[in-house]
Amino acid sequence: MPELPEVETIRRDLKKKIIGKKIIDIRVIQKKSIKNSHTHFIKNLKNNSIENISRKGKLLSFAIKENKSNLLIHLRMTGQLVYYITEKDVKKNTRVIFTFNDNSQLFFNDTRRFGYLQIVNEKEKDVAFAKMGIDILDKSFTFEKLQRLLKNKKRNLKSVLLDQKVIAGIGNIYADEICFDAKFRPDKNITKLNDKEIKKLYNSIIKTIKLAIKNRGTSFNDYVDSSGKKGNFSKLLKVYQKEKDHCQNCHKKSIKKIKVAGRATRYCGYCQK
DNA sequence: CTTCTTGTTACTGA
DNA sequence: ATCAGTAACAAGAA
Repeated sequence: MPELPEVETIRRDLKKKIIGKKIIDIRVIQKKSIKNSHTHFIKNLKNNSIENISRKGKLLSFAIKENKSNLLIHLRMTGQLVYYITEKDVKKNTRVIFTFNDNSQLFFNDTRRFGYLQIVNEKEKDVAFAKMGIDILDKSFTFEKLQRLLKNKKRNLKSVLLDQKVIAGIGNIYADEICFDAKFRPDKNITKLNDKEIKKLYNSIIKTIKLAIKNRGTSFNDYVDSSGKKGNFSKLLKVYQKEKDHCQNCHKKSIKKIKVAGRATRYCGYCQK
């Protein structure tokens, strides 16, 4: 599932590949994947070029140079953005294809069709970004900021980590990995966290997300980068999908699987308090 | 066949 | 106002 590290990997790679290129053709294979009318979508993109790619949380925004509009892309669960130097055939899960002036192509693939593409103006893009809480890679995401965000909240840790309106970018995989690294139970009530523990949580969030980016994300089912390659963080997972394994930290207990915040959740009952 | 998987939103009830 | 829980969406794997 694409979370912050996966979306950031795609953003960084795609910037090197498509910035400045002119979109000469757009093929919408699955209408449902586009949030605009077909005409509006094509009109804003055809014969225009991509000036920049930005991201907040799991949402990508491609800035269109000529008309200052933005193409928002959310991959949700199974979305992929795969770039090819030469023209390729449509695959079963291909929903949209962009062709550039050098005949290279960008495929938006999405098996389960939850992801979307949407043309918005600058103001609408700002609103979409503002709706989300702070991005983990934002300079102003400091320990003090996290302290303020957790203040007066009476919720369990995992539901806060997953809440995009509080912190943007964490999904089910990294929520469990962060809790394991910080040695907190995912269902721990955050009102019980003191300053020292919030600092520990902060360090685990930064450490886990940065290490995952360095390893180009996690591929469990569908995620691939813009070259179609899998991420290497899958090998470094300690709890996600490890419920049959022994804990890599204590080597005493096996990883438990429970449900927290409506999601499958894995943790070590011995290490995490 | 059923159950499980997950990002996000909508809704209900406490 | 807050928070927990559930359904919905969709398609495939087990």
